[in-house]
Amino acid sequence: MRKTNPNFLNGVPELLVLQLLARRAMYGYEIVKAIQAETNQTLAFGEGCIYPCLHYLEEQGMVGSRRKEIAGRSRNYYQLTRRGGRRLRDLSADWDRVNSGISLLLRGAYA
Amino acid sequence: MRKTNPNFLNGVPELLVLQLLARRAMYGYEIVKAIQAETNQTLAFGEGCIYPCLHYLEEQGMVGSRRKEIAGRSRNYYQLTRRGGRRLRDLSADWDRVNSGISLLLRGAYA
DNA sequence: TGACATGCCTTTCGCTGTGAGGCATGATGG
DNA sequence: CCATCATGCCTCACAGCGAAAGGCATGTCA
Repeated sequence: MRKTNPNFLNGVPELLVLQLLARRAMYGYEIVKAIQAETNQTLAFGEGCIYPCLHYLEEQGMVGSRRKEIAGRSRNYYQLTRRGGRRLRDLSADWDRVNSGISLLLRGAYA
Repeated sequence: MRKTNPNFLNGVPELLVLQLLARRAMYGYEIVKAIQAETNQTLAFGEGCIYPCLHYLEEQGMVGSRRKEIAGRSRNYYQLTRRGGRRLRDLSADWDRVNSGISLLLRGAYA
């Protein structure tokens, strides 16, 4: 049903972006590439997904941003806020729950 | 962003339905309840999700169906086809890949 | 009798990722 | 020297899919 990315994705971009920013400040394009690299090419969210996600997170006060001029290029660095940190913990917990729920059924306790 | 179910869900219903039917033939309403029960209430897909999913799977030849009259009620039992079995294996593999990809990033190999 | 569970189904709605595009700069290479 | 590609930002139209709600019928139980 999904062609490019393997399915099962919903809210995942938000989780991954927050996690990356928890490590260090990054800019949009860098995040797009980092997700591909660090998931072993498993996931590949386009810029049309990541940029709106970043704007949304900033609007919600989960991240802040700072413009920087580097090598003639304008980069928008985002860093996690305290609020974003809490959100990250919540989303992580959600992911764990969902994941273990699905594992439960797949492993077939009632099989 | 998602209110009722915790997020991260996409294509999951299809996977879970196939997995349940791999164990034994079941009918729609039963599947809805089974998903809630076997995921420890973590997941709860409504009938408006599961029924269309079943119809879609049948249309694709992943499952077959048989009407049965039981206790004055008409039940539509679905059973997995060979094709559905293959699909289940594929989806399972996809899920594992996505899951491990996300884990990779979350655990922060590059942290 | 009136509410609730079972059992089937559909329709409307909204979220969110995809894909394609627009814009500008710098590097690369034929 | 010019074209193409990577970087870097962004937006919009589209489509898939799950949520919520409702419709309909039967049986049960207070």
